[in-house]
Amino acid sequence: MDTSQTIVRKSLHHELVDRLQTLILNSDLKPGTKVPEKQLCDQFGVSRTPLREALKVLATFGLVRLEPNRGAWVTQVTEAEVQEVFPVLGALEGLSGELACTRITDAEIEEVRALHAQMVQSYEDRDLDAYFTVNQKIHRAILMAARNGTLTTSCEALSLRMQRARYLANMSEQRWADAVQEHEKILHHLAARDGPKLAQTLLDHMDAKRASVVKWLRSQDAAS
Amino acid sequence: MDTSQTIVRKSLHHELVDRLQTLILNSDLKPGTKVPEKQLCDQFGVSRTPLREALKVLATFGLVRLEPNRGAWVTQVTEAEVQEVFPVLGALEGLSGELACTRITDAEIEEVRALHAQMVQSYEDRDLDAYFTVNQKIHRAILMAARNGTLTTSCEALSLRMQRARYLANMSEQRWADAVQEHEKILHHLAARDGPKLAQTLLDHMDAKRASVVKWLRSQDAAS
DNA sequence: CAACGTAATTTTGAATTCATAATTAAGTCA
DNA sequence: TGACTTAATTATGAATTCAAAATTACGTTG
Repeated sequence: MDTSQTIVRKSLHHELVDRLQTLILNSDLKPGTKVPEKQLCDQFGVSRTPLREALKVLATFGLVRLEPNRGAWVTQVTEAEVQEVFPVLGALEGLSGELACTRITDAEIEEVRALHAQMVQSYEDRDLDAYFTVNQKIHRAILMAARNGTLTTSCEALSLRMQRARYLANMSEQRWADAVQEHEKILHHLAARDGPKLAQTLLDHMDAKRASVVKWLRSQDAAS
Repeated sequence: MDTSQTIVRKSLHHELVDRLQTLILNSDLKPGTKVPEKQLCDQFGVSRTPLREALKVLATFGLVRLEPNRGAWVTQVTEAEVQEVFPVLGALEGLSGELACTRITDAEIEEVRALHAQMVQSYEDRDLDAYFTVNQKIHRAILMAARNGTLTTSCEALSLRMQRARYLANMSEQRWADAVQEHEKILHHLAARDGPKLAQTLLDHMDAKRASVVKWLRSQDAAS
């Protein structure tokens, strides 16, 4: 069946899940604070019922924590969590690379190549925002090429948790240069359709990212 | 902080998530059928509000599908889903094996060894129910030894989706024998704390399971 | 004035109610 | 009879209401 024409009807609660997600990722709702249920209801012009449904869903994503009779609280990104999530994300991205190598089309490889060029340009321009946007697109493109919806969902759920807070925007000059180098290798192995090598590179890439984020988190803790 | 003393207060919606999960895993709610909202409310003695909250959560687990204005439907285990989920589960279990090798205590290895012996006994007794129960315990023990809560959550969410329907109870004599052999290897590598080999064995184990389940699903389709 | 206990207020969880959409049933006409 | 309308019924989604829990404010006493 062709689903391109089907009308996507979004339920209110689903819409709210998206909106709240955005608020949390943008730190409009600050980590460690209480989710202001009443205020959000007013803001979105909805009643508590659908909002609370959305909060229950967000709790399964780990973006909020529900305390019985005490409301919902925005979760914090802790070092422990980072140490946990990145290895899992590494394993999943590794798999995505492996699968992508067997399934990606030539046209898709060219798309990734184009994105990669954009990313390098953003790096040279020192445009961090653009860099992160394109960077995400590349990882996503590889994920799409893996043709595994479950893998996509799992990866994105975990990525979401790591996208909270703005620490991603904090990378040392050295780390940034290394990351670009790693991406060169990623593109190379993908173009060569070398699954095992791509998987290993993605895994290393994730571990380096983990180390970088942990370092930043610790410097933050020390500063506060 | 020691959390062993903290009182766990379970919210109604969380309790309902558990109950509904059980109903679906036991096929008390049949795949492809509509979730009888009203009936379940009567059965559990709750109103629609918390039940509907639970359904939204179950939808994120993929156990039900929400159709706007048409209610919740129990999802079916399709071959496509099995082909997707097992590779992801393989990658995650592989990681769990690798991590477990670095973190498991001698005492825990002995526990797994004991479980393994029980499992072999169940195999020899041809007690499928006991076999599956112990089998799950072994995988879970390795997962616990990995000391990664995120990994545990991710694995269990995916396992859940594969535990629907009773196809697990359908294994050829040959597959059963092979599975036991694979478990011998798993125990061996774990005891030797050989991470890479354990990871690979778990991955192969998952892939064999995938093939077995797919085969069974196809025979079911053919029969119907 | 600090610690405790009690009352008032607010917030939360869940039942109920209500508007709307979907489904079923009944009726109409070729 | 069978396809199409239209009306009646039912189910769904979301707002509202209500009881219970938690928090805050206040007063009391050592």
